[in-house]
Amino acid sequence: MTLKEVINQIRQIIDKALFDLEYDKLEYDVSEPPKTEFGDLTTNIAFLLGKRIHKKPNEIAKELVYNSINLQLKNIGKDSLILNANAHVSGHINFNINYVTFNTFLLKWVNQNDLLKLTPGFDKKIIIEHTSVNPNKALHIGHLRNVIIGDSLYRLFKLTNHTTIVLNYIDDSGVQVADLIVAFKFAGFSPENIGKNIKFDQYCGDVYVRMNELYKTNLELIEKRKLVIREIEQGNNEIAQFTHSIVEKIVKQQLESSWRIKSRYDLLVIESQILLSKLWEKTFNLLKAKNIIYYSTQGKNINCWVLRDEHNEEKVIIRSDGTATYIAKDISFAVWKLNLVNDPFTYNKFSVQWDKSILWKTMLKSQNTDDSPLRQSDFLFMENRPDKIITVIDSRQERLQKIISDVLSDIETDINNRYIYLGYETVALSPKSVQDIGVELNDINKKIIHMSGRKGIFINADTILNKLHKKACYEVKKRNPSLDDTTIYEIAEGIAVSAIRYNLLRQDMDKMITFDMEEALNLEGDTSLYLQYSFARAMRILEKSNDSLGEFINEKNANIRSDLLNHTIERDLIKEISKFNIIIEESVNTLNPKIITKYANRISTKFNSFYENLPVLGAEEILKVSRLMLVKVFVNVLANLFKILGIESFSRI
RNA sequence: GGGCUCAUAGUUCAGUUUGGAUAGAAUGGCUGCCUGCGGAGCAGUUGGUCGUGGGUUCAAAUCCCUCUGAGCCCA
Repeated sequence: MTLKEVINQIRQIIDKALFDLEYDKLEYDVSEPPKTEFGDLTTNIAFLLGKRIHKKPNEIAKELVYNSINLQLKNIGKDSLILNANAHVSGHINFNINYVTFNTFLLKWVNQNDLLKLTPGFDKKIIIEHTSVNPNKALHIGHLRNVIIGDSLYRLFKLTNHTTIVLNYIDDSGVQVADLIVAFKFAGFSPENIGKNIKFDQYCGDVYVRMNELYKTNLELIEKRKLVIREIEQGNNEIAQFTHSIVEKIVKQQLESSWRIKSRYDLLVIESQILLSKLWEKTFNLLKAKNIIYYSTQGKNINCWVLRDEHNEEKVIIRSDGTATYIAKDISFAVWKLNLVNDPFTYNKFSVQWDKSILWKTMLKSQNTDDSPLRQSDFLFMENRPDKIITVIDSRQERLQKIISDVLSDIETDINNRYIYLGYETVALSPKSVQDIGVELNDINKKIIHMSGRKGIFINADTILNKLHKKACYEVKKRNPSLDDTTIYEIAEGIAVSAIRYNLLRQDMDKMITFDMEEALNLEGDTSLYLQYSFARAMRILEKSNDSLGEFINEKNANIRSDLLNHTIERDLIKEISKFNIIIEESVNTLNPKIITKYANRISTKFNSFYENLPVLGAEEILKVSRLMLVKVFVNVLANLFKILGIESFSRI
């Protein structure tokens, strides 16, 4: 009885009208008109038919309405979801909703806290990979965009009854980690005694910047880097073990930042173990058997294994010295995710996360011969083939991802539908924000400055969160002087985390974000706080309405009259609320959580208008109870949206 | 040189997938509204040749082509 069902009914009526008047079937649109005066829903059928049979649209509209649609509506009677239809002179056919019937969906939703249970039929296995930050530095604001997109998709799929597994790829054998290890082992930097006021991952990020300065003057260190990379790839030596301990320490701190913004994972995939696991050899054989790669016997890539990209250019997979390139590593990883080869890993517990779930990490089978109770049986990564694998990475990786999915589709045909690269544009900094972090600008006229871990141009995730937190603390205390410090602290943290999540999620993924600190600290207008504030207002009404409300509001209560909610403002709010399942489905189908932020803002705006203009507690008894029901449904819907967006709800804020 | 993305109000952005009615928000500026269910709010006002030029169409911010500007990837 939601808007979706109204649309379905309109489609049935139009289909029947086409049949009655002996027109062929065709695809048409049923959507909301731009102005409320045109009605609740509209269709473009007359234009499309007009084009096909060369007749004026408004004549066709009239014909459809007068010769079929009106007759059908009359037959359906007063229980119809549609009140009337009319042919506009423009050619649009507009429909009005019968709100007396329509509003009764509120009675069903009022006691349904988990509305997402009403979106069944999605029972698929989804793997989502996100974060995957080099473990040599702290998370910065650009990484957060990745984490938040990935985590919101996880929440969306999880809450709509999918089986989900979230991966975080730890590149512990790349150049960036090697740089850090060179710094500690050969350039005199110490991993100990770093001082109390700095997190270890942030400290390492600084060391990395200084290390890159040193390379410019000390060429010997570059040789050391080659040595370190070799040692890490071979494993089982002092440098590899040292690297392992440093990486683990940094990953734990990166995870703390992720957890702070209420993100979580199921499995850490460790790159060095992919290398040691022989997974690449299996993949290599698979590629050879399918003739996807070949051995180059001439030209600049002589003695290399190569493949051809979409421009028929050679890409080196195995160098002439026998080492694998990063493309090889990525293909192996993809092949493993797709379950195309036997799983070489077992899984150990890494830690328990804020939501009490276990975070696992890959282990080589040979490393895990003991009878530890943490063995693989608890984590069944490979039990079923995934229906979708979503990799969240920034758009600079697009070309590489294209090559990988081309290779994959050469292995199996339908893979492009299952292996999805979800690209997003990067986060850059405004010149002012760069000046604030104390970096000299070479070009004053640049409007944006790209972040660079190497050059030290970045704003750490925790820095922005701490600033937001501090501001929120002050404001909450000002408004709620009676609250104790612990509660204020928690609310402020909830405001800060939600603000950053909402801020990074609301913009289109293929648009670059220019991060500005001042703008990010703004908590007015289209922000998460607006939603949280609306939620708190609604909660206060429910609290004040008295305790018997729970039994007061139920479907059989004759004192509730949803048809009394007939003010324009109420209808507007109700109609918006009723789009809930349409929005969720669209978001799932398009892998686009942004839609949910827009929707949350729209229903909150409509609720606030309702709140300011129509009294609830001050209304006469029957109307009061009916409006209370509407408030309760609004709270239910918004709470569900919060769960997907990772926004915290408070009844006081 | 080859490829990809973006360009809408002073500013930050929706709307482009699937063409449809007077192009929407937020923010800034200006003006109202707290003895009332929380003013982090509500109501109003100001502000746009939808980057340029062409094409398709009854109809283009939306589809196609050209050019310009910003950014990215590859060589």
